[in-house]
Amino acid sequence: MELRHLRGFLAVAQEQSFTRAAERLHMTQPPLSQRIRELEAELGLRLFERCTRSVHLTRAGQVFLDGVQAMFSQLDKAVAASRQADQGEIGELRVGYTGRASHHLLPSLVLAFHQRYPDVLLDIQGPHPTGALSEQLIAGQLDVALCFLPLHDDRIATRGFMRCEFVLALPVNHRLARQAQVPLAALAREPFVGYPANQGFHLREVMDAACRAAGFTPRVVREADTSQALICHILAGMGVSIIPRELERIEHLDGVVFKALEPDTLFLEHGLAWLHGNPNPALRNLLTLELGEAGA
Amino acid sequence: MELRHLRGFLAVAQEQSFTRAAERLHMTQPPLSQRIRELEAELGLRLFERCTRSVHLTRAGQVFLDGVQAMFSQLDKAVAASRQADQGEIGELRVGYTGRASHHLLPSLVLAFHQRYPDVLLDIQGPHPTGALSEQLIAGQLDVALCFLPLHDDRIATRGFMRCEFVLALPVNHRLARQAQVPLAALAREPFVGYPANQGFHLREVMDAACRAAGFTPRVVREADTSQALICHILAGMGVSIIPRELERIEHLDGVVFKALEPDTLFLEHGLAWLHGNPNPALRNLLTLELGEAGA
DNA sequence: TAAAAATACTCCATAGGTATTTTAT
DNA sequence: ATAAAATACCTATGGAGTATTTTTA
Repeated sequence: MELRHLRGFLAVAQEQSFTRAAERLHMTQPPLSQRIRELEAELGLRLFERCTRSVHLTRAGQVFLDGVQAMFSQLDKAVAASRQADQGEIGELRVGYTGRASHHLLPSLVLAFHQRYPDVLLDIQGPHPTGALSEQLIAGQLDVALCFLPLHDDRIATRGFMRCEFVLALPVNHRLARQAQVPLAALAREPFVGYPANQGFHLREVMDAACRAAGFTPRVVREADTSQALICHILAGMGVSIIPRELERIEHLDGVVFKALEPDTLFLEHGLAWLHGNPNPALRNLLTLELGEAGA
Repeated sequence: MELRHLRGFLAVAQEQSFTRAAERLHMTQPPLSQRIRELEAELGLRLFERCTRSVHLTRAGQVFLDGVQAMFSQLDKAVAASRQADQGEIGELRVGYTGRASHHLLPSLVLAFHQRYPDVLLDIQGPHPTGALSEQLIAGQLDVALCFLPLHDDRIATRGFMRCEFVLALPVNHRLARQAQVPLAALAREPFVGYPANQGFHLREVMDAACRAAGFTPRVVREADTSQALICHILAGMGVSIIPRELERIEHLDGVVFKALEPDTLFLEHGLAWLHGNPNPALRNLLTLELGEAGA
């Protein structure tokens, strides 16, 4: 059985005539008659009562007609759904993010994407350290991550979105708090607080790298995995730290002062990362959408 | 698009391999690859991600797979349902009957048919006069009638089921009630009660014809369209009548006596009637079933 | 390099067309 | 007598096969 048989059956059933049905199908009558005969032979029953002058469905034909119409509508639905899936209009997008992203990038991205693609399920997971996100990308557990860049893995594509500059954060009563700028080397013997080491926190790696460049290894007396906790530790006088400048705006606390570093070239990009060749059409849509925003 | 494309798609999706899918379809790999390419071209999207070493579905392909499987199951259902309809295992059987049939034939027929064909809806209409039933048969409003025979219409086929003999019914205090047999001619001046005239009641026609044969036209003083009512009229002394002998058993009343007629050859067949060429498979099944019973 | 899909080509089965007959109104 | 479906026959498209190349793990 082929769809051609079923299309022929539909046409004859609806036109109540082989000749008219053949016209509708842009063919001649004899091969259409043959199609129906083949179909009847395969089913082992008569679908039409032929009276030379008129053609009408048998009981079995009526029942078959209902079923065949349902089948074609099911086929149409399958085609339409696969088109939508291909266009990324339906489906799922798994988004991971770092704590930094949750303040600006994540909300605006989610809002814009969901407005344009309301039928794509957004599976948003986080906050996680950048390192964890990049592992999830590579493992295929995430479609896109909002994290620090670069990621140093050529399987991962990225797009920077905002520049994240770093400053020194001191308790307000710290001996260095009066200076306008603090040379990093001056902190060699200071106790530090910082994000956890060896857990994929780019923010920690930046601090360690900056200190190494200044000729010392920071003595980290306390670790914390959120900015809020870290600021509290500084407030409590447990140590100093190197943190994103934007925390100044977000946390705006009187007990902590922010000092530009010397040199002040310390920064990271924050943006989107995804696996090269990830075929999820929803990801492509996200990137296009986001590009449109960036262009505006 | 043809089913061959969809069958090929299913096979490749399930086997995750063109070569194995081709084996399963008893064909070679190149034409199967072509089928899939044609399908993808028609849909305007990729269904499979080919990695030479492995084949797997795209998002659109996964969605399409679900839809296509649903489509095939719908097609299977359509085929199965049309087979059932063809076999008369599903559908409808419209049955009409006369008052006489409701005592024996109708209940046993309905019971036997419904046990064997529980999914055929029995639309039972009646009681109606035999004439009305035969008109409904010819108009295609009924599939089968349980009525008096013969019907004198060569579009109608019949099968006798029971012989219905007629007797004279008199009030117990009637002047002729003492005689063993009553010659019909002796009733020429009697008041009669009977079924309605000109409404298709064979029972009435039998009475009129018998009287005509005896040389008179019965003076019918009261008409009734049920046996019960007729018996009551006789009981009340309104007149005599010619009625089916079996009423003696069914009504068994003391106030009415039943007398054999002279000659006692007055009878009708009662049985099934249906339209020649009625294609309802359920009707064929009823006739086969009933034949089986008669043969037993 | 080996296994699997894609490509190139060939062929024949069959879908569809043309001409005609049959049938029922 | 006529209109519509069935039948008979023919043609050519295209579906499937064989041989080969390409690709990537």
